[in-house]
Amino acid sequence: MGISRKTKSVKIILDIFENSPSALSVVQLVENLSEHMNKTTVYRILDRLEQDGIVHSFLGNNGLKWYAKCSDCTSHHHSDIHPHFQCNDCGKVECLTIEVSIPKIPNREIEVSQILIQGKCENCYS
Amino acid sequence: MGISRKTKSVKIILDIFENSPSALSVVQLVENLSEHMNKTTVYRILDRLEQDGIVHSFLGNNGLKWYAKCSDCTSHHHSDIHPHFQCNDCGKVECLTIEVSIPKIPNREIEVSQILIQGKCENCYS
DNA sequence: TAATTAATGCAACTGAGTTGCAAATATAAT
DNA sequence: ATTATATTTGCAACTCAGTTGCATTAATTA
Repeated sequence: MGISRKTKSVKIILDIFENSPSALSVVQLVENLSEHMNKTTVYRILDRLEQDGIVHSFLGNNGLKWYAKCSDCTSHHHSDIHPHFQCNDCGKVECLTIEVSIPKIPNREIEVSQILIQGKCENCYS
Repeated sequence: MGISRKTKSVKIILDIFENSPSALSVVQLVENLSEHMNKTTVYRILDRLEQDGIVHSFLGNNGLKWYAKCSDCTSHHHSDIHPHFQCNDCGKVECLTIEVSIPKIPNREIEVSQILIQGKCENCYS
C-alpha cells in the first residue's frame, strides 16, 4: 500500500527515475523539483514508491538519503543487497551489480548489509 | 595536529573509550556527558581524537555518527577498512575483524568502502 | 455529477551537527 | 611561582535534512 493514485507529481518523479541511469539524492530532487512541488511531497512520494518496490533507498557517504530505481525489487522483497558506488570527485552514486560475499560471523545473525564503495567513477577516473 | 592539551574533558572521553568494547554513538555520548561538558565540546574532542588516529568514525544504519577506539590507526593511516556490525534489536555497534573482499570494478578506482552489516548480536541472538 | 478518500501545500517543528565569539584553562616562558 | 600565549570550552544562535498536523485540493468511485 504505497502509491494508489497516479497524480501529476507522482508521474513527474517516476519519469525522472525512468530516465536516470544513476541514483538520485533526495536533496537534489527536492531542489530540482522545487518549482513543481513541495519538498514534503517529494519525501512522501519517494516513501510510497519505496513501499511499492519501485525504488529503493540507501545512505550516501555523508549520511544523506539517496534513491534509485529498483530492477528486481517487489514490495515484499527488497534487494538492498547490492552495493552502491559513490564517486568522491563528482559525487555521483550508482548501483553495482557485483556480488560481495559477507562471511558468516560466529554467534551473530546477519540480516542485511549496506555496502558503499567510494572512489573515482568512469568519468573522473583518468 | 588534533589534541594538544590533556584537558579534563579529553581525559573523561578517552577513559570512556578505553573501557568500552563496542562503538559509541555521538548522540549517546552527548547525552551521557551532558552533566560534564557541552555537546559542542564532545563533537570537537571526538574530531580531534580522530585526527590523531585514536578513534575512528563511521555512520550507523540511520546515518548518525559513531566512534570507536582504533586498534591499528595512525594519524596518517586510518583503518576505516574494517566492517561494522549493528544489532537491529538493541542497536549496539561493533567493529568487526573479518575481511570482506571487494572485487575490482572496471573503469573505476576504489578508494574506501563502508560496510555496515546489520542483524542480531550475541545477546539478542537466541 | 456528487461523494469519498488519498495526496498536496504550507508553516512550523525536530534533532544532529556547526559556527562565532568571549571567557576559561592548560602549557610554555620568565 | 607568576605571567604570557595559545588552545579549549561554553553558550547561544544557527544550518540543514527530514517530519508532522491540518486545512485544502485533486483523483477515483459510486
